Amino acid sequence: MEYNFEAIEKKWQEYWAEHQNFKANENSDKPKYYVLDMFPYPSGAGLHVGHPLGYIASDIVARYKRLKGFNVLHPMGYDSFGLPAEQYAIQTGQHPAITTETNIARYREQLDRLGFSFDWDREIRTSDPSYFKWTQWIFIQLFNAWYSNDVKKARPIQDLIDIFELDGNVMVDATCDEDTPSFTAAEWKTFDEKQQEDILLKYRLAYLSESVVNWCPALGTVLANDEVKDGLSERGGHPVEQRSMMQWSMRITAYADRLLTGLDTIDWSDSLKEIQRNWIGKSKGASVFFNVANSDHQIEVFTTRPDTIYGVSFMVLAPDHELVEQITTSDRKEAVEAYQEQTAKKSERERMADAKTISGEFTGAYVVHPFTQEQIPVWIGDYVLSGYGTGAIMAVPAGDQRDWNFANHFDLPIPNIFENHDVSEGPLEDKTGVLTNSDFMNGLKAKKAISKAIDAIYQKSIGSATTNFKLRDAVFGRQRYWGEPIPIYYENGIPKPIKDEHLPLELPEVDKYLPTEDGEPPLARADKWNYHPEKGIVANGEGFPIETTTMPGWAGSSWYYLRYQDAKNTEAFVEADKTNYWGAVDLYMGGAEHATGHLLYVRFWTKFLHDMDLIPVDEPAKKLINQGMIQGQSKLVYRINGTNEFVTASKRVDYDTTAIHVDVNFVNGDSMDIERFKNWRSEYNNATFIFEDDGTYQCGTEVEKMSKRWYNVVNPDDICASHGADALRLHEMFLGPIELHKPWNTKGIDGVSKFLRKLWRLFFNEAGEFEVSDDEPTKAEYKALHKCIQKVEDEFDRFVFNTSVSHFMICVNELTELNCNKRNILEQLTVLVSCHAPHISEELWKRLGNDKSVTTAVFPEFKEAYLIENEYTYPVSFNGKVRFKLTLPADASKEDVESAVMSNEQATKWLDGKEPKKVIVVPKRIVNIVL
RNA sequence: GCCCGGGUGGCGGAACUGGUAGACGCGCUGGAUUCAAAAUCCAGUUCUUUCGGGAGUGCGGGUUCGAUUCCCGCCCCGGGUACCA
Repeated sequence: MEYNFEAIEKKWQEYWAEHQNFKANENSDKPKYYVLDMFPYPSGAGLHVGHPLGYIASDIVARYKRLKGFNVLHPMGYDSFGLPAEQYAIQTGQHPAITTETNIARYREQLDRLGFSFDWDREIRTSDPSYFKWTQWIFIQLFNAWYSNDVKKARPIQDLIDIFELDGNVMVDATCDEDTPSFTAAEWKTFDEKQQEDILLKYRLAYLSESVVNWCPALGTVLANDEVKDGLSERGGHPVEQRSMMQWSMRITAYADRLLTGLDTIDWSDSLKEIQRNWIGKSKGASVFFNVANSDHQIEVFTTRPDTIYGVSFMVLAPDHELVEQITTSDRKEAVEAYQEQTAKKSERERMADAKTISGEFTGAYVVHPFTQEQIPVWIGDYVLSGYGTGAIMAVPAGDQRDWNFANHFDLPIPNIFENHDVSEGPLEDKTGVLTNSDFMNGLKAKKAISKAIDAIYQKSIGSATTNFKLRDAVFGRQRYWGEPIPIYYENGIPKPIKDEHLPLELPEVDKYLPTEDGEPPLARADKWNYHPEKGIVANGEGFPIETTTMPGWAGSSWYYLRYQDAKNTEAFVEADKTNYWGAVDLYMGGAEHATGHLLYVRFWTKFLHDMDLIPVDEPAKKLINQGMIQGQSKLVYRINGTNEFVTASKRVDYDTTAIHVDVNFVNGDSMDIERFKNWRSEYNNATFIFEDDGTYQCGTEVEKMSKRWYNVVNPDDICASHGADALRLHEMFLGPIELHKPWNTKGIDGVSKFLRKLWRLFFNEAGEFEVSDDEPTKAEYKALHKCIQKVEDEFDRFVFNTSVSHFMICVNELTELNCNKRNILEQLTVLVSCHAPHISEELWKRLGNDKSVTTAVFPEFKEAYLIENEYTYPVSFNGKVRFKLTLPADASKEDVESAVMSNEQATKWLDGKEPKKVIVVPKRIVNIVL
């Protein structure tokens, strides 16, 4: 009987669904193992062969861990709020929920064909009210919390109110807005509710504030920093501008330090940790206040090099710095305002484009240097950003390239502060310079001088050691329809959370999914979008208005891993017992493109929920693997310009041609099916061709992202139909290391198909009947198997999936060679292979007479004894080059080997009467003789 | 610019803590089987060679009996980030 993957795969997929083989439960005395994939956004395009790469790898791990006796949680769901469904709704009027539903059905169908061992009982969808009820609930917990820097934890807002009533906020060390005023307990008590709430808002972890945001006019919404790339929106590539708006934000900056130190406790790739470290951007230094001459104002600067303070020859403020207006002298006013206006008009993109143009304006003001008492001019310049540090710098042109350029351009002095350094050549930016002209720091290098400088600054009460972060608070509101409504209503302008019993706050019906004529978000179109604390949602006119922005795409994904642990709970986002059992994700599989978005936010929410004693873990995922992208191999034909004639790849240099993408499905290897091409589009019906000398038309190849646009999409359904899911799974793993980007290559799949057929044939006799023998396997058969077990087990434990396919192949080839049909051997082999190729394994397993699924089997035990050799062949080298080989008993001692080598004929020849200087014998490895 | 990765046959890629470089697969070449094709099987496949060998893991040095692996200096590719003070 031949291997019929079609029938086998269908049969076992149905069997698994029916028997619920992958259902996880918490009542187990086995150790737990949680394998999670980043859940997909169900787009209308469906899956291509690149998408399942990570799912296949994580499925191998899930299956392996089950065989190893773990209680495995391996769930799947959908990140189903998102822009495409909304855009489609705007165009067609169809509710995004319907589009989403259709797309999910298609995704599920495609996923099911690949034989994944997901526990579908725990499926979640972020757009499902039973799910986002808890996203909203967590938002309210964030709203009702503040961050104490004393205990380095989030705490309930009520604690803060208690402190305010007792002592005011003078003693409170919290992460809060910069403009928070200080007040005493007595003052607090005189504030009315609105004033008190305004202050509390400056402390809440989910807060509303007037802030500068990335506004994308084309998308009609604000974007988070990680959604903006080079001044353009990541999605769609539309221009983004800076705009000041009332916005909901998340105080992620409170967690900056813990997000940084937490990285040391988790097993994520170096590059990913590095990306997060850069994004958080911690820099240590000092903040220093400079008094403005003849005024009460002070300018605070942040510097990482306080040791260079004697090199300060001017100050630069960001053009939109709040002090600019107050310190500018009347004669400079006009020029300064013109400059401010000019920079404000520039979009972020424009500013970055001419980053090399130096511009600025003198304010007319001076500050007094705290050590030298010299008068230092104050400038404004757009190379200083208001969003970083204090928005003001002390310029040290001798020690900083940008300051040097600025000084050079405006002819400002460049005082030297380094020994043996010529400031006319450029600045000395590294920390190797020895200071001079720096009073108490003369003769010191940066490291010692910095701490001395900070001491001196502190002594003078003009500043202190400070740490600065690049990380900004995260914008948490979208002017869009298809997202979680923010569960806040406004009672007389005071934001208050919707009561728990009125959650979920579901999306209202609207007539259109566009913003209103007044530029309000689409939710403002709803007739029934007011809230009454007793009655819940009421019609407009009653109660209080509800917030009309919705949550950003990353809200639902910031805690979904917890929901899988208790997906159906209606009383809590997750039951304590269950999350205590499952804890953190043991293996998280997903793309590296989420490094500064999702993977930061999910760590943030995890730490917050941990602080609130709601979950036991402080980090969401212990181990993270970033699977690479499978790229498409686009195929190109070359049209001779101005004609309808196409020239084959090798001859195109002789003509003036334009490359045109052609559907990869018409191309086998590089040769194109001419007829299918002609029928593809009417314009090609009459195309003529210049062929290769062998009469074929060869296409060119370009590796690029798999996309409809390039006609290079390969659908997994097609591969399942032609080669089977097991072959597809094996092939994707065999393509190379999981982390690497690699181009898809359909041709190579023949190799793994061949392997599957060979494996199948091991179980069948020449007449084609299933036949295995109960005889005791031979030593050689055991050896072939145990070599494979040893390698594969080691690889699985290291999360390496490509070479294990090689080892399966080697094992099957050896057993075929040995004509092995021993039950004992084949049964264990079946279990080994079942992680990669579950369908064929299940079929063979059942044919071997097992009642239960192969997923309940036990991973074979590796026995070294089968691998021990009687003999070992030593390569013998002279001066590092292998000259001959010598076979000796495996248990030969070092001395035995040595004497055998020395008495060998070949060796005598090489030694030629000389005494060797040294003889090196590495047991079971090599012999090296040095002359 | 800075910070992370990485450079191995025609191709994807192996090589554990320094120990016979190129496993395994694709492709290619030759052969067997076949009326023929598919499928299958066998042999070969880093380069070079006067068939003894010689060279070889981006380039140049170093440590070592021995280096793809460790160290120093370059070059190139990929990713991240960027007036971040």
